[in-house]
Amino acid sequence: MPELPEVETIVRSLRSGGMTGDSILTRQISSVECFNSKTLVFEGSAEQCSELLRGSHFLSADRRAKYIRLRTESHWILIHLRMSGDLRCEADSGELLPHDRLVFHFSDGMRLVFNDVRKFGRVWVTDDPEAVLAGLGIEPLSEDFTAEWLTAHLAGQHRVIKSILLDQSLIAGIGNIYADESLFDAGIHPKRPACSLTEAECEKLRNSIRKTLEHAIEQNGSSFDWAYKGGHFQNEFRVYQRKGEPCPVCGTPIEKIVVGQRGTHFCPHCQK
DNA sequence: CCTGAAACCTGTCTGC
DNA sequence: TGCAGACAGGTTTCAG
Repeated sequence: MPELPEVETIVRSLRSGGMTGDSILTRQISSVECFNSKTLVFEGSAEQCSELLRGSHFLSADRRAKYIRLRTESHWILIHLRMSGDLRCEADSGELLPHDRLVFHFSDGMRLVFNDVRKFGRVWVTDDPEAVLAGLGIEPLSEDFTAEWLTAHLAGQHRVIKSILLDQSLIAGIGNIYADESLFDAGIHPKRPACSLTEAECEKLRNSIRKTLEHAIEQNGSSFDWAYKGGHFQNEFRVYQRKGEPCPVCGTPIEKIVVGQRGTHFCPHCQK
């Protein structure tokens, strides 16, 4: 599922083209079509949105947490892929695919398509992106995310560490896969109360989170089942979706439990 | 205030 | 084989 590494990979391909399609930068929007009313978040109708953006160009593409940010001369398009969203830039000819929810048509015969099987994804068109992004926590790959920062922010937290890692208002961008993989790498049990982590464990966890995310980005993120194509990190999962398989470190069978309503994989020997 | 659980969705897997 | 039900997952919203 799209988490920080997958979103980063998609943003990079939107920006520079390659692998999954062409660059969207400098292309001019000629119209916008929306096929699912809940997908577009905009003060007005889809037709008004299309009219508003007609003639605008995509000037930049970047990422904040799991959000994709596209800037035009006058507005921001914010996209959250949630569970099953995907984007592709392609020639604006031929049939659309099942589950295509929203299309930006370009004046040069290309199009940017938002596909989303489960309809959880959202596309915001706004002139005030901070209203959507307010409340997001620190970027785990930023310079500010230090061992000291993590130690200080876990201090008063009585919730279990796995839930903390998934809390976007604290650390923004980690999802279920990378929470499990990071905790395994750090040797920390997912149900440990966050405030019980020692300073040394906080530093280890901080390093494991960065290492795991950076490695996943190098692999273009994770792909599995029918969701999200092009990544390779799923071949390097050490605990995620490996219930019953031997721990790559000690050989103990990986266990799966539920923590904060989320499936959670860990090694009962390596993660105390 | 904080925590937990339901709701939102639909394709796929599991069990009877 | 067929079908009902469980499950997955990120976030918001509601309940306790």
